[in-house]
Amino acid sequence: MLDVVLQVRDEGLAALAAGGALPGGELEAGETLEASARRHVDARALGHLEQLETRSLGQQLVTAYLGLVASHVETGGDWHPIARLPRLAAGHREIVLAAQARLRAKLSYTNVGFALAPETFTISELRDIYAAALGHDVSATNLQRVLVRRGVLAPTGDHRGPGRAGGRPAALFRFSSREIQITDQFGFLRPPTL
Amino acid sequence: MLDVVLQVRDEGLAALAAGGALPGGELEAGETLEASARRHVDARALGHLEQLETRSLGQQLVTAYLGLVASHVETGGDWHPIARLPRLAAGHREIVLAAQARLRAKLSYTNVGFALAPETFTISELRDIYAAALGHDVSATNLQRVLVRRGVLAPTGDHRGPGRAGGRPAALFRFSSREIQITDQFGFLRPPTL
DNA sequence: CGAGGTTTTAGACTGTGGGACGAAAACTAT
DNA sequence: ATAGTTTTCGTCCCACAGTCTAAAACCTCG
Repeated sequence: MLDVVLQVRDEGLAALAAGGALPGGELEAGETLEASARRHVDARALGHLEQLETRSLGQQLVTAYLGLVASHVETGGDWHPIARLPRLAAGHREIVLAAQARLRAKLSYTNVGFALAPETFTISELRDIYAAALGHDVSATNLQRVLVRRGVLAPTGDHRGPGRAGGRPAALFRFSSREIQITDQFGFLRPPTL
Repeated sequence: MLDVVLQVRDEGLAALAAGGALPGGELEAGETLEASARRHVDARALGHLEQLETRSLGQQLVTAYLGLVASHVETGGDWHPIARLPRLAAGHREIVLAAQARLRAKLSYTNVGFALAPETFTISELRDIYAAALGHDVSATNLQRVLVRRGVLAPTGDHRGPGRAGGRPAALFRFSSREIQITDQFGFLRPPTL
């Protein structure tokens, strides 16, 4: 049982790892896989948890889980930007990269973003989170239009005063659901409209 | 270790199951997961194999694999259309449905189709395979246009004479690659073009 | 050999989703 | 007031996929 816990931090998307290994431990008797995954991390901080893959590392079978922590949550522990991971135990690096790939893919066809963002946020803040997780620039305009049209994002009605640099006050948004949902119709091969 | 083996047959998409249980068995010492998955089925017939998920069934952990068999391959065994599965052991039905969902999703953004189709085929034949796997009608025109533009399908140059009903001879196609590849750019949040 | 039926193929039209761009709005600081 | 910043709104445009229709190529039957 291993956990890959990801959070968007100042230095970009980062993973939790202490002593050159991902958090984890043995599965206890009668324990479900997901319960075990939660037991080995600070479960309160997790905004989302899902199974990644199972592989044989050395002599034992290891099931890896992907956990996401919202960017505003204060967390202790050793965070390492994914771009420059330290030396990790055998196989752990591949698992982290698989977790990153899974997150990047799901950001575009699900509402997983809710697990990376605070309860309410401005579009610019959300854009920064997406940009850090995806590793490339994201247009705030398009991000808002797409997510609102899909019903993933809803305005709260409130606004937040500008920072010290000035600028127009930004509208606050929230994710309409904090359960994971598929929001994209997968491009092609849709059922005929009838 | 359990295998969900799917094939498009006359009655539609069907799964292999004998005696109310999916094929499978214990993992042997020193054996990789994938090797074990192959050992429990007719590995020669498989056009594709990938890990599905791991869950605890009763007291033991079970890792399920999804295997695909091309529609023209002659196979023995107990095939059951997914639409009306018989009674299965606890949890097995959910695994079959997860396998079906995985296949349906991947058909639209990868080239997995190669694992369901023969070496060469007409667009109509491919459309029937996709329709059976997806569970709804598929437009042959769109299927051809999309897959050819993506480079997934390539014409062989040959044609196949019409059946007994007459009709224009159909051009033969093949999948340009028989390794699984992601062929869709996932709708939105693409990197900026620069 | 021609007429009608069948299947495949090709083309045009349309609608939608999303990328790019620019202008307007709302604020701060000088 | 003026300049600078950030957010927001609107427009243009392109690529992709769904729909429809017509043409092409073959069969069978009279």
